[in-house]
Amino acid sequence: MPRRSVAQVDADRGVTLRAAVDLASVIGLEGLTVGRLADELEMSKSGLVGRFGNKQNLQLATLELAVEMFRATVYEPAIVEPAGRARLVAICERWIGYLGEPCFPGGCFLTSASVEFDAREGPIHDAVRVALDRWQRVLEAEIATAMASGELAADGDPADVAFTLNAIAVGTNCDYQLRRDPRALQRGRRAMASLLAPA
Amino acid sequence: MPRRSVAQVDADRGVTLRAAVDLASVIGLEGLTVGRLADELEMSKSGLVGRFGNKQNLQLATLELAVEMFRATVYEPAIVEPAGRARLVAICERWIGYLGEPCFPGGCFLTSASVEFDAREGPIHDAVRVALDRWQRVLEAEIATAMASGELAADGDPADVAFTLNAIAVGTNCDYQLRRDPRALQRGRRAMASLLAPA
DNA sequence: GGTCATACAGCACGATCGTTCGTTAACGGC
DNA sequence: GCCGTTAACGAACGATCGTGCTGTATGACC
Repeated sequence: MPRRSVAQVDADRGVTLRAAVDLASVIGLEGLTVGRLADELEMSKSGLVGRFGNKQNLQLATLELAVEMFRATVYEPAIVEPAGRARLVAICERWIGYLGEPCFPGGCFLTSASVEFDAREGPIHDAVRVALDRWQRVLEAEIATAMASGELAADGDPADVAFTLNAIAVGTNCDYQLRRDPRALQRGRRAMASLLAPA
Repeated sequence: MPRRSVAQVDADRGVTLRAAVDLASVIGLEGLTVGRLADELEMSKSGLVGRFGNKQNLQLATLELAVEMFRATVYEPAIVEPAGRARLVAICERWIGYLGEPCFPGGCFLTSASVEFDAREGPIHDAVRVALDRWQRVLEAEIATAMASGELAADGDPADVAFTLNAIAVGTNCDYQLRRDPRALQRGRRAMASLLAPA
């Protein structure tokens, strides 16, 4: 029996969280303040907080949306490719594209949140870790598949390759965000490609 | 005509900035507050700010110290090695060691500051960029020397190798800080080693 | 059409933010 | 020993922080 339909409330929540993601990607998930976001949305602080209970829940929901946006942008379109190297290459293409034109104004949200909360403890740190662990496992599984079918020149532990792949992405994000030089994207793409060179 | 000798004032400043670096490495350079740092140092807010003029100058001085600590830990001890691959290997050894046991409780300060300020503009962003540009040039120069004397299996643009080297370091930092798993350090070390494989 | 549930605004709370002020105390130069 | 300089303090400023509480208005349900 809400004042608005369930669909409308969900839509409002979505708009709210999109604004929260955009804001937090620039000033950080901790720098995100209730007052500023409420201003941005032209609503009152209490009305905004009422949607989530408290600030931490807002932060967690913001993080959740950012994770979903990453998944939908990078991973989702790549699963049409067959598992293994082809899918890996598609993921990396998407990944670099995402880094060059992120869904957020402030660069990869996950990277920012990871660095921001790596030295603190609490629910947000845990949520970041869970999300990144999941992503790491996805990469590992694809790499393992590609290795098993002999598609990769590289051998050894799939976790090693996943680690390096992720490092290249994080490094590319940092470099590109700081210098806004598209050569960072080219270098990231090349580094990923040489890591995934066919057998 | 200060109340204390110049040496004493410098020492105080050093103690202050060490505490600032430690604090900021955990809660971020922007999350660093005058009140909290003053509490940590058991002095008044006004006394603390008086040493630097305002908060931004304190942040800049904190960043400067962190950069100097990185330089002294990673680069300085490596220059006893001859320029080229030997020095590069020494730098990377030091670099991974620094990432595993940073001078700061919150992981690599430069990486944190870079991510924190990459989407904002202002003096701090600029200072971070200057510091990282300088480091990138140091790496490039060493790589170019090593390539010129045929010490590296890799060929191509030294800037590409410097980029990847830095990406591995940043990625290692993120992974290790988030998961506290020493395997991240091993993987980082191996990835750097394969990048710098001898000819 | 009356009743209920609820999303939101408005306001106030205590805390903390960065900054500024006047005062105090300690030091070097005369 | 006096004077000028200066670092540090305590207090206060307005602003903003996150969080409660209350009133109100609106849509859903009977």
